[in-house]
Amino acid sequence: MGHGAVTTAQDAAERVRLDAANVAKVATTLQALSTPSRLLILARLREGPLPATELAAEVGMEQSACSHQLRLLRNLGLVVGERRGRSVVYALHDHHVAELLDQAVYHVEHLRLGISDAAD
Amino acid sequence: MGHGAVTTAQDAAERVRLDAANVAKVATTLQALSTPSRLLILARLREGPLPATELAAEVGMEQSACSHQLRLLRNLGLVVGERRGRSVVYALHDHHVAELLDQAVYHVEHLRLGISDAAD
DNA sequence: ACATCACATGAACAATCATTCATATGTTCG
DNA sequence: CGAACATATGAATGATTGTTCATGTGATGT
Repeated sequence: MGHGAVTTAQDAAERVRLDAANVAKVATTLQALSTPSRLLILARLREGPLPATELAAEVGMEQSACSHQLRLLRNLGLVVGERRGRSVVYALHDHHVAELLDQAVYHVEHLRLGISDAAD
Repeated sequence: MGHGAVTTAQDAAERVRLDAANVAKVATTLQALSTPSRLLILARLREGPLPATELAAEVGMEQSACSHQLRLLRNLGLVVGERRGRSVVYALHDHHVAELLDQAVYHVEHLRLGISDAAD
């Protein structure tokens, strides 16, 4: 597909449709990127694999809270955890997760959004 | 920046950092893409502007529910609404929103995710 | 076996959210 | 003005979510 090594989402824009079957999957996955705690976890893992406890420390979360979120991310297939002695080393599942992160951050940062929010 | 007309997020990967100040903004914005209803709204608007009522009909939502979500998206700067007679025609704010959508959908579709979820 | 470290899990709770219902605001036409 | 249409808004509600606390499970070293 595409034209070379790196496939951008631009190529896909004309092919990937957001029909009713896909919406749920996309929504569920994007929800994993919609909270500061999980976003920090993923951002840290993007720089390289890390044992769970060190990860929790670096993102400033309690061990338990971090573990709960890691389970969520694992269930969604965004991260993987491999046992290494006593530790479980976590890492992003593949390059799609890394790129999804990059591109989300990039585009959000470039929106001239005023963010007034209000929840409801 | 970049190297030509289209700037990809790959270019930005090395520059845009996800520090503590950015996380909240990114999380809040991505949350707007994390629900089927809003995802459908944005996906429909991506194909072109549309009056609120027609929009609600096409995505299968009640008028009120759709209006509530449109307010949320408006507050976040993702969509804009312009009065045209009795109607208010909604549209995506700019191309960044469109690309954010495309790329999110593209990457999520290409994750070999099993989605078992479990919420908590 | 025991103590310790590393991580996972379950229950519980406060907070947030998406939707519905009813009603208000704004606009066009007769 | 008054009726009909188009959209927005507020209150209420059921559902979901992120975190904490307490405890469980697994691995290592002595």
